[in-house]
Amino acid sequence: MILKTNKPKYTQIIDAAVNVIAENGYHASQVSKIAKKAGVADGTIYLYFKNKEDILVSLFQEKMGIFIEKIEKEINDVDDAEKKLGILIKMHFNQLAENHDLAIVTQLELRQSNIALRLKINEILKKYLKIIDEIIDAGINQGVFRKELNPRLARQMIFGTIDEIATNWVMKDQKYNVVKQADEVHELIIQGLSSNVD
Amino acid sequence: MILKTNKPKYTQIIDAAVNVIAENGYHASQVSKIAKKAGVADGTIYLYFKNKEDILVSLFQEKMGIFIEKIEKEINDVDDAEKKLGILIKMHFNQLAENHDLAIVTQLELRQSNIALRLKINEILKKYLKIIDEIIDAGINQGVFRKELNPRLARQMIFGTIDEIATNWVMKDQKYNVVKQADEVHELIIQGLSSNVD
Amino acid sequence: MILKTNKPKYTQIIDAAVNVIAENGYHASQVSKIAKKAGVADGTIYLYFKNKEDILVSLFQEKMGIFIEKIEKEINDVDDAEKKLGILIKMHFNQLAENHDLAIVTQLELRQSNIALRLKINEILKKYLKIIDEIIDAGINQGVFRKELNPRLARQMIFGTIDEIATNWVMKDQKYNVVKQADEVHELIIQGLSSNVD
Amino acid sequence: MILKTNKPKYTQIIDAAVNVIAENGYHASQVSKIAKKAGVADGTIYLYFKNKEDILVSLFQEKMGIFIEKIEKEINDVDDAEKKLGILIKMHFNQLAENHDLAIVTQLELRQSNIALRLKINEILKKYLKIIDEIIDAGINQGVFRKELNPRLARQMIFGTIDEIATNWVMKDQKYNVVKQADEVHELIIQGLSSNVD
DNA sequence: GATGAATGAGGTTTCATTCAT
DNA sequence: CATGAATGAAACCTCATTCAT
Repeated sequence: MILKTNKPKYTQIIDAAVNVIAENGYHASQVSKIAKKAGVADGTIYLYFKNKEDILVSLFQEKMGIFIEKIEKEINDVDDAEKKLGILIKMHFNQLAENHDLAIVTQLELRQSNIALRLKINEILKKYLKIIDEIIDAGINQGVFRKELNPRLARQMIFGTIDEIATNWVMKDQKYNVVKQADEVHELIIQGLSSNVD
Repeated sequence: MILKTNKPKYTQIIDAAVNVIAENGYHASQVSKIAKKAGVADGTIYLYFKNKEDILVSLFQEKMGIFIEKIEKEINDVDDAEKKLGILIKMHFNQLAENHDLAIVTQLELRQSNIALRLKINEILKKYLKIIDEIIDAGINQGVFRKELNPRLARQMIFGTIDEIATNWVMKDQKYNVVKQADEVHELIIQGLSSNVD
Repeated sequence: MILKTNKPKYTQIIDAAVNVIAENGYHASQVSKIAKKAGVADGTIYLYFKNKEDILVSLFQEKMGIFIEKIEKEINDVDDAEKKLGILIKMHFNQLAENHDLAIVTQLELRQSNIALRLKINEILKKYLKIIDEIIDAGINQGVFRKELNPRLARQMIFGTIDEIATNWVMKDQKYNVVKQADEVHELIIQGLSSNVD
Repeated sequence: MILKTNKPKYTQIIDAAVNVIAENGYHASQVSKIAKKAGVADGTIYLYFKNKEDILVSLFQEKMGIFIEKIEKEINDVDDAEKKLGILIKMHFNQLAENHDLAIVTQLELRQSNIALRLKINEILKKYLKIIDEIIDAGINQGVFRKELNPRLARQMIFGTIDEIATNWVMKDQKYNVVKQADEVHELIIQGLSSNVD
């Protein structure tokens, strides 16, 4: 469906890209298809973006920006690192659940891109990873997380776990409620597997 | 008749594919390049594989088969679930560290493939995930892992953590020793972040 | 949107195809060769035709359309079925003789195509066969052709004869004047072999 | 079905070729398929035939040889040119009707071959065309055919008519009885369309 | 004579990007 | 600003033929 809204073309194109990629898959999302969905001519795309890769990088940047901003806002309202982490997990799942297409694009489709693009995406992701790093630091300082933690490994565990769970959920066509599992995931990350029968 | 025996040519081609993909990247790995590296004619590839995708699926199948077999062997020697998990993590990292090219191919390049291929790869991965599931089950039964664990989430945490760490390590050009961190990762998964100051 | 209008490019490509096929033969007529002769890029072909087969079907359709139109026009000017047939035969040969390349393409090269294409060509030919059928009907009604004629066999005789003569002429490199034989052929079809010494 | 008969391999291969081409079509009849059906190795084909084209030429030669021989035999028993022609037409249809696969191969599939092969086939056909020529000559000499006949055109009419009718019959999946129409076709060729109301 | 594994040339089509209007 | 027709590079796979055994 082509809608000629009064959104600036830049936003129109990015939203069209999300939609087209979610519906057709990364490799079947030609520039011409995105242009058509955005209601602009193929050539117009190149007035707003350097090239196709730039659309995707910008897409990720824009959406991730909003993603991060919302999470930061909520996290800043609490002091306890453990609670911060709980909020981050719940909001991570929540934002994906609220945007069906974006979930598909970020969890599945964009990962098919070439390594150059993936490195750029990783660059953008760093802001998010930094938030996780800060929570870990805070937790250690507050004494709720173990002093001996390797912060990098801890962050990779947190992100790896959340991301794997999100990806599995998208691959199952988002059929179950992943947000409801946030607390369990939180508990898992905080307590690990152990029954602590020391 | 195409038989996937351990004939030299079949193995030659798969090993060439690993090498070519690691060196040139997924999208720049033409069949002709693989054939050249394997020392066979382009057409010979098609005596052993249905099509290009089949090379990649077979590659993953063969290598993952060995990967799993070795891990299973070691794990069966111990009873304690926690130790089993420790072995799995160490061997996972170890096998990637021992095969530089294969690490690049499985952690980075093969993930750029289209969804059809990714689904086939996931199918193969299931055998590995099943081993993790069995460790979790054993741990719960032995009382070393919490009864309340959601086994699926636990498995996703374990795999997500290991995979994220492995991918980061490969993206950093395998510059540090990931095997040395196996114990720390194990501890992280078993104990979580918490300092347990309950 | 691809419109089969009389835009220059569409016609350019078809005419180039006739020329290239006549000169190089059906199997040696690559799309790139046709594009070059038409003075367009390879990809431009696909803005005007679905695929290579579509070039050939369109070629036959366009040329046969003109062929039929011209014959119909002349035939409509006379009433006598016998004369209609005479005109059809003369014009059939004449149009082939006027277009050296097209004669080669339709009589020799296009017949090497696969069955799918041949069926499409046959479909187009039906319009021409229908004209022959109408002449036969008219002739029977006018009493100049025998009442007992099997119209289908009669049509097959007419078309088979004309086509065989045309093909032989093309295979002899169009070295003699086939148009001059039109009257003889007409006589042959009307009177048969018989000397009528009943 | 692969039958290891004690027929010489040469004949085995030709019969397999007829069968394979009739079933799969000209372009889908690879040498390996013919070899398989003949129950020999691919390489064995090249002990009996120079190349693939040679199989097809030999096939046509062998089968046409039998075809012609039978017709000649019957024709020699009568003197009247008109009757000779009647026999030729009936036997032409009859031999095609008796060999379903061969009819498909000669009327449809072999015509998709390249021009080089078609020229060789025409060379073989000449023996058959010569028989027709002799009938025409005899008819003129006997006074049953018109003196003024152009013998070449007459031969092209006869062969073109018979061939067109045979081809149409094969394209209609040989669903009706073409042999029954032989007399009508004969009459058509002898008397033409005309009702002779001079 | 017979085998069949190996060879390697060759072509259709897609799609990101440009640029004249 | 916007258009969209035109560009042209690039690769998977088939199959007739060979030749060492």
